[in-house]
Amino acid sequence: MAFSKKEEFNRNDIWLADVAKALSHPARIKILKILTGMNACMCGDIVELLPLSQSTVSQHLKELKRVGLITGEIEGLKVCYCINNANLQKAKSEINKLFNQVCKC
Amino acid sequence: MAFSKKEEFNRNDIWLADVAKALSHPARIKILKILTGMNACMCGDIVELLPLSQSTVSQHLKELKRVGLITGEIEGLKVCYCINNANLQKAKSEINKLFNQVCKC
DNA sequence: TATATCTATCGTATATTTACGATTAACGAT
DNA sequence: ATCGTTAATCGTAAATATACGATAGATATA
Repeated sequence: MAFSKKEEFNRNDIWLADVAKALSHPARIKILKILTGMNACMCGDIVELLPLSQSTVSQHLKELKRVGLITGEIEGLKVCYCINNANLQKAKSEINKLFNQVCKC
Repeated sequence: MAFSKKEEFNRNDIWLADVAKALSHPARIKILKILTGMNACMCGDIVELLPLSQSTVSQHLKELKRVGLITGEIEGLKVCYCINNANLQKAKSEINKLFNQVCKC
């Protein structure tokens, strides 16, 4: 028990659920908004804008990177985090497709 | 430590994250699709369509009900689960708004 | 080379989620 | 009244998530 059964569902639903999971913490939603506003920015800047420690922010960034909603490239000492437009676009359209499928509106 | 800091974020982001959390398991995504296909159905029907036990499915239904994406009304012995179109519509539009804000597309 | 800065990772604690079987409560039918 | 059915809840176990401080590694700069 407590072994996840997620793998027994269909690929696309697993992927959708995974993207939703990445969005399931307000800190991560705020990080996306921050990155949009600043276009590109480093971890330290983000830490200053959130009520969380550096290590916690780093973990949230990792989660967003894991599903591909952001990228993080090393630039000397700093790491430049950016919105990944292509993947966000895909997420947007797939989530929209789900809602259209499921909701009469 | 490990005390959640979610409450320190803004109301709308907390709500968005909460909706995303409800969508963050493929079983719950599939449940939404099942309810759409059947328009209304009881817990037992859903259990038969998922690789999960009755009690686990009941928990997933509870989570979807918690954020208002579905309704569940007692009808004699059975419970009739339904898509909540109004709330799904709201979720759809708010999530769409987020993506439009965050993604250049 | 030494030092300061930046960020990922480690170790840790606690909370939450996922999953199950068993039980309970409510109802219908016999 | 008893029995079968349905679904929520309880108890439990394991996995995952959230959060922090401390540390390590990498790189600028003095």
